[in-house]
Amino acid sequence: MAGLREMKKRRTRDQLVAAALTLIRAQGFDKTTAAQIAEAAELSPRTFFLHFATKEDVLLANAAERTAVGVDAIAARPPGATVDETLLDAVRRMIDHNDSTDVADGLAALRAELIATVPAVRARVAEHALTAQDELADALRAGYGDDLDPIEAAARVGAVVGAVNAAMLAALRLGRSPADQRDAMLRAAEFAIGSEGATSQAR
Amino acid sequence: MAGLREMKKRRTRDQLVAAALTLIRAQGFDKTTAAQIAEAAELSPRTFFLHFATKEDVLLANAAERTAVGVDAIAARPPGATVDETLLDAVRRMIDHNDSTDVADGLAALRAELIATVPAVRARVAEHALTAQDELADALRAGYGDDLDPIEAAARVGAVVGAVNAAMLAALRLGRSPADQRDAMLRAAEFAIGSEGATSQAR
DNA sequence: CACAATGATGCAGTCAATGCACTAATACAT
DNA sequence: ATGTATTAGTGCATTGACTGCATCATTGTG
Repeated sequence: MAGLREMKKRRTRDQLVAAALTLIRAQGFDKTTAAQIAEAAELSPRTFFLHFATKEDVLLANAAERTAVGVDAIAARPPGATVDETLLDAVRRMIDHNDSTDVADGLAALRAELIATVPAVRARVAEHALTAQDELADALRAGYGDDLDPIEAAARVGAVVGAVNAAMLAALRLGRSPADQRDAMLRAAEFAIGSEGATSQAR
Repeated sequence: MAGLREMKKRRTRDQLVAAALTLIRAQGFDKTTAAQIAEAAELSPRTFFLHFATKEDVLLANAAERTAVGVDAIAARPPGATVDETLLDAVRRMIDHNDSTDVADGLAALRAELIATVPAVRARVAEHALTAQDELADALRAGYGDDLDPIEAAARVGAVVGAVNAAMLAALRLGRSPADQRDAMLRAAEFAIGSEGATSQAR
């Protein structure tokens, strides 16, 4: 599993991320070219796009893993859990994961700033949110099967993710601290899901 | 207001959109270059980017106007309306606007297909949704002022927009008819806002 | 009728992103 | 151990999105 090959690949990827963050922080996103990042990481320009599909993706280095955390949480739900409980738990775990990775090393702060200032980053992050939504909705349907209409599953997940992201961006724009941002995200999740809970009980 | 200059500008813009849709339908999005679109519209390549910031933006030709419809609906809310009523009304008007413009001329169908197949389109549309959310949230705060926490306003709008968009994409992927897609979007909006209503009443 | 504002255009240039061919290191099977 | 298949990294060439700048022509204005 953890072969030497994969270790090295992971290492070069980490080098690219580290070099990218340093350069972007120093020069800004637009002024930093993919070639520069590769050069700073002592790698070929071509190699950058071997690891990241777009220049913006370097800011989503841990995003796939984070989505997997949510999907796994849904798959490993306790037997009697309702959809609401499962979804809230999954979102909480994703927020925790974000805290222990991106927030911890400052990636989250940089990304947040760029979301507000660079349209391309904003677009790529928003797109990723959509993809994550799809995966979460699929996981929900896999777990609850016929009890859950596909469109309803998508709408529920969309509401939660939309609320959490919007709260995060709003808190950011208001200059709130990372802790307050996190709090805003958690409250938004509970708020969005709480409402679904009411609907769910009405069935 | 409706000067000759603006008329002509609007006209060239419409030509670009028409040419783009024809070409994209025939060749696909990736195979169609901005230069080709301009040429088909009998305009200079440079002119394309005078009207659209990105190639994807041609698919969002009426998006700014649609957002304005929502913002205006919020601004023109009846005196006693609750936040929920106002928001639901705004979203309904936006869905109606989409029906009478993009759905009517087939733009919506093409866009929906491209969202599912072209990452760049997906990204740009998602980004636009974020921007629209910001404007709607600002309008809400302008109308309700101190009664509405900025983060809560953003979260509410994010939940509704997220739910509606997710429902639309899910309905699309399931091959539902435009009418069914519209129905799914309306139900998602009511669902997402209905939950907020519960929260609102609990205050 | 000047004069300011602005839409369309041409030109040159930057840079993201991709396809292809190639090397070298690693994994794997006999 | 040795041959063989993968695959990460690289170089090269190319396409095409997008921008800055300078210019021309048309329209709005006093």
